[in-house]
Amino acid sequence: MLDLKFIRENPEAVRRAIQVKGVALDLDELLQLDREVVALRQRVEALQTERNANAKLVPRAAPDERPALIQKGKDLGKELGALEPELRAAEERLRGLLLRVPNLPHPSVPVGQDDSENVELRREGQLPQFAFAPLDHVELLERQGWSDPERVARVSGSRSYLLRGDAVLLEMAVLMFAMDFLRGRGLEPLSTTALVRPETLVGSGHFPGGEDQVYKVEGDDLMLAGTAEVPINSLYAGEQLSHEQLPLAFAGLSAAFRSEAGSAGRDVRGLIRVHEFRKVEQYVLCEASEEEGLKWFDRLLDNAEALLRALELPYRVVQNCTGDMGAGKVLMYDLETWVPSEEKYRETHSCSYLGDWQARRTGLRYRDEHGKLVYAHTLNNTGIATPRILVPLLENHQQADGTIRVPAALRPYLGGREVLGVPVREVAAV
RNA sequence: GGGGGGUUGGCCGAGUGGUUGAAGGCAACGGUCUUGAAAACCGUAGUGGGGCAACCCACCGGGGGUUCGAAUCCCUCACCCCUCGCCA
Repeated sequence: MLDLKFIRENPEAVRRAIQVKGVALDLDELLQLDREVVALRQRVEALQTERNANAKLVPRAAPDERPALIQKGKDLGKELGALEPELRAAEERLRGLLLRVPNLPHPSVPVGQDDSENVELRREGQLPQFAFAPLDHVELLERQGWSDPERVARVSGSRSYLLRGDAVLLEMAVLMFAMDFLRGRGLEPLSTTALVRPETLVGSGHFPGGEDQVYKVEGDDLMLAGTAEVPINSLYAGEQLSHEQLPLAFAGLSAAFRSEAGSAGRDVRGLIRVHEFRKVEQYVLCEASEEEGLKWFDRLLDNAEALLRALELPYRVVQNCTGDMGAGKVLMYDLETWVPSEEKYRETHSCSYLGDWQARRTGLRYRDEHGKLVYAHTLNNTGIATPRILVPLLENHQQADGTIRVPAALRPYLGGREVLGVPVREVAAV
């Protein structure tokens, strides 16, 4: 959400953001409605002033003057009773529009329609050179007896997954490693539920607009968040923090649920796109300056890159264009990790700087050093998301015999083991 | 799931229908005093909105109602605490 005053004073900048981000919103409708709300409010307030003044006269009036004053109060009340709902409805409509106003993209963001116009910034790491035909992760898992796609589909439907045996240890190792690693870089570990109230999703910016991506819980007014960003963003909702409390930086572990409505047929095989997964999310609440925000952006990005390097995975850094970055974002980079079987980089991390757009929705304020109450800035980036990360991890580190080499960084979490799995393939004599 | 008690300003905490936007305390800020600091004393001070301004409006967990007038009365929802039962 942007400051209404800012929108009034900078309509052209906002109009441009709406346009380059491809948001369906009529700014003139919003501005018109805003003027109507102001006018209505002034009428209501004038009536309220009169009513309040009148009510104060009653107890001091002589008994014979009271009936007239009370009658006047009744009349004013009636008039107000008619006007107030009108004002409330107009305000609600205005807020509805306001929630859809996108944040202004940073000047460095390339203008584009969709992900095809994202810009690759750099590539890191060496692509693996296999002296054999590499297997894809589905094949590897099945041969090792680490998955059971048929059965789990019977239990949980499509886009579900199941791991068994050492693959479970690997998944836990990856999560533990990410938590430890981020803690070492100054983030506070946090474990949270995915079950959240609907207003938290408005706060994060997923609503309005993303309703069909979210699972709702029958019988309770609760939903299942697709990322710990949602509950963490709302943790301090409505509070007035002191600037000494900032920054707040978390490594948040949670389950994540996504309905994946609209992606039918995409990535139906394997572990890339599932309805329920686990994720360590980096989330930061910092002071309200772009300098501070961008500093954290670099830090969160570097954390994620360092994690991928430690896992010995090749990846590239992509800057998302205006059309692919989401309404609330000022700046967004994706990390895409190499998936040998697809001969492609696939998104495993997403780093975002939101300015005060989220905090304004959530009511996340702090007193700055001058005692002024301001909205904080927020950022988020993936730490590690599993099972998706297992796809490049298994595929890049597979060996000729179908076993998996364990990157050194993970070995402490796997009892020192350097290899997982048993030989499941003939190794061709060279 | 049953019963009881709560939710007031940054924090603690008064306040059961009429100058209460809200006593008091703490914290904060400005000043006096002091070589400096502390203490003491004086003063300022909630959030949001409208207006050039004087000033006005809203907000005492959320929503609704009663009333000329509600922090105060009623309904409802959420959350917190205690307690009984159940349970990983």
